[in-house]
Amino acid sequence: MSVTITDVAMLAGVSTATVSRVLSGGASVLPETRERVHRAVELLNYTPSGVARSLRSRTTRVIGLIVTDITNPFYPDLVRGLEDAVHDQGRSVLFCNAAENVEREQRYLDVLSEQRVDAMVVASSGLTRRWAERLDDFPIPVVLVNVQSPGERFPAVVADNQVGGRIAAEHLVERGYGPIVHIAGALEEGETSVRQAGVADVAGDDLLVAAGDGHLEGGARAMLEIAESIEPPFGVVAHNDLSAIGAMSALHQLGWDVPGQVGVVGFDDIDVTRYVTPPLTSVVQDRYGMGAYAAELVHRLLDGESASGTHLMPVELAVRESTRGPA
Amino acid sequence: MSVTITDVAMLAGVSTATVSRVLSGGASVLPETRERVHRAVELLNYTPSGVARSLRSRTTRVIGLIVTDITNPFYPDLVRGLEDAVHDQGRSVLFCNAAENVEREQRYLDVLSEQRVDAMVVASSGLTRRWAERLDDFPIPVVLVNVQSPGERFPAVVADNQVGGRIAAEHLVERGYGPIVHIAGALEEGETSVRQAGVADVAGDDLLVAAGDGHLEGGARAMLEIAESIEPPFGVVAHNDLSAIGAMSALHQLGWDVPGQVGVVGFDDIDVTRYVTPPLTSVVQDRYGMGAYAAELVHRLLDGESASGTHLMPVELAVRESTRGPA
DNA sequence: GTGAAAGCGCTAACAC
DNA sequence: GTGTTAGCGCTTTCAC
Repeated sequence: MSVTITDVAMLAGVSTATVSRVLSGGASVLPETRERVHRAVELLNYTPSGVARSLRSRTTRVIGLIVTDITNPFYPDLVRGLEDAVHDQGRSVLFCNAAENVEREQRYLDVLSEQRVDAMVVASSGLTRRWAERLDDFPIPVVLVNVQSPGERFPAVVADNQVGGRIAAEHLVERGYGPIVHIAGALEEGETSVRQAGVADVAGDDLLVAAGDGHLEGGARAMLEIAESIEPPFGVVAHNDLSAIGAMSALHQLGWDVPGQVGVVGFDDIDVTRYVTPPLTSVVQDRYGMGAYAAELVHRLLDGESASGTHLMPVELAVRESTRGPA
Repeated sequence: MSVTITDVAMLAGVSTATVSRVLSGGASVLPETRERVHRAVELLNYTPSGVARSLRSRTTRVIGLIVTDITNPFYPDLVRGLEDAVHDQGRSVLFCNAAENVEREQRYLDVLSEQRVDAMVVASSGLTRRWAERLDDFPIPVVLVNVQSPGERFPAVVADNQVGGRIAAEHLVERGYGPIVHIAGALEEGETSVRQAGVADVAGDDLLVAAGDGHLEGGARAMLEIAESIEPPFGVVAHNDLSAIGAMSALHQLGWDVPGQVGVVGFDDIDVTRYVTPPLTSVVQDRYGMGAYAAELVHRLLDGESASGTHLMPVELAVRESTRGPA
């Protein structure tokens, strides 16, 4: 791309300043001149250099995005929502998989600083915790998604997990599943307690809790453990879908029928909820919307508006076979 | 970030050229000077501007990536593999979801041109087809992933679909499922015929083919259609997992037992294969490896080496319940 | 309405 | 081994 604004200016018989004016749209240029410039651009197949533009204008129109792991089924939708919105703003996304690797996190923060991105979106609780001070020092807006900021230092977009826990538990009670069991996620994940708090809002002191790990195995283990102190019918709210599916396999192993004796609700509504037997009722988060909203916050901050605090996104229940009601 | 190389140079009592030399590593600088510069960098918390560097050095160390849709379960692993490898090269990824929207494709190509990315990776057959001439005119390397280039104009990384079709069919024959049925994908997807060719290598003239659409519904429809001209036992190779799952539900509806009377093999090995009943045997592609290999090709091309032609990635079979053998 | 000129922050010759 | 200098390709005053 060695054709520059100077080439266009010469061909059009104007100055580079005029070419710049035409291409930036706003300024007042004679229609005739404008036309000549456009023709020259066309003829030379000129593409302005974003690099030079960025150097001069001190803004890149690029947003940095750091995600824990795009392979985690939670993120593709979120990334899509963010990306769609960011591009609608005429900006682009510089993408980084943090991989929960401290060294790489540091490198990525360096990269985004060097590239002079206009703002950063972080969807990695580990990074947010480990690098809070450094993020504080960033001279650009930082927005968190699916992460609570320690001390609410940064604007954050998260699902309303407490309401999620609540509607899950309420649904089980309504359907006639007696006491409620909660299978928690891994302890270090911040949201565990919030979801659990929502469940507790409904179940009160009757709540039985066992610690899973957010995966199939932990869910199964927690279910087997808790099975020693309870008899059907009862309802299970798991911290996420994988835990719920693990719990269902444990229940199957115990000979307790789902949904005949036990009702199970998961969280996140990942694809497989539709394919397991029985299909799993789950709390749905609007992942695409969360990404899009994060982009919206970035836009506001870049416009000089404020957007602090934690923004809760609504959740809803996708009701399926696993909570059809006791036989 | 208003601290520049000049500030560092002044504080260290050297010229900007020396600072540049120290930071670039290579050139010969007195250890003592080097130390002074490093201290100044530290003290001022200096981060060099990638923008200025790119303008001067005419290279951004950024790779553009265009993906059809990150929401398609095929892509996250591929993106992860690409991203890991690209970052290991000290480069970054500028990310675009093409969304099979012509207007957006054009905008993305403009964006990547303006941002002066060093190379482009395209994982979108639509874009590759629609913009082949424009891609041809790009003054930078273009690498295709999971897409065949029309006329092999661009280096491409694709799974060895023919071998995939072959091992799927062979497996069914070995397990004792008689004649083979193939449920094809949507016609415009280039790989359909290649996978089918592999199946045909084994089944020969006995092959029955019905057209699906790559989704659940099409798979089910195709299966019902073909059921009129065949009786169990037989084997089914579907164009992808969703088609296979659709076919299984049709078979269930027909009262034909899987795997007791019919064996079914899918393609892609998406997550849900493990959760459907019965778990689905599927042809596995190394998606992560495909992304990583694409990055490797980019690296080679940027090094001035050649890397033309279509690079076939090995496939293998993940054997599960759906092909346990006829009862 | 348009042009001249300065300069964004860096690197790469070229001197010494 | 280090400094000086000239741009990279734009945008943006400031004139006219």
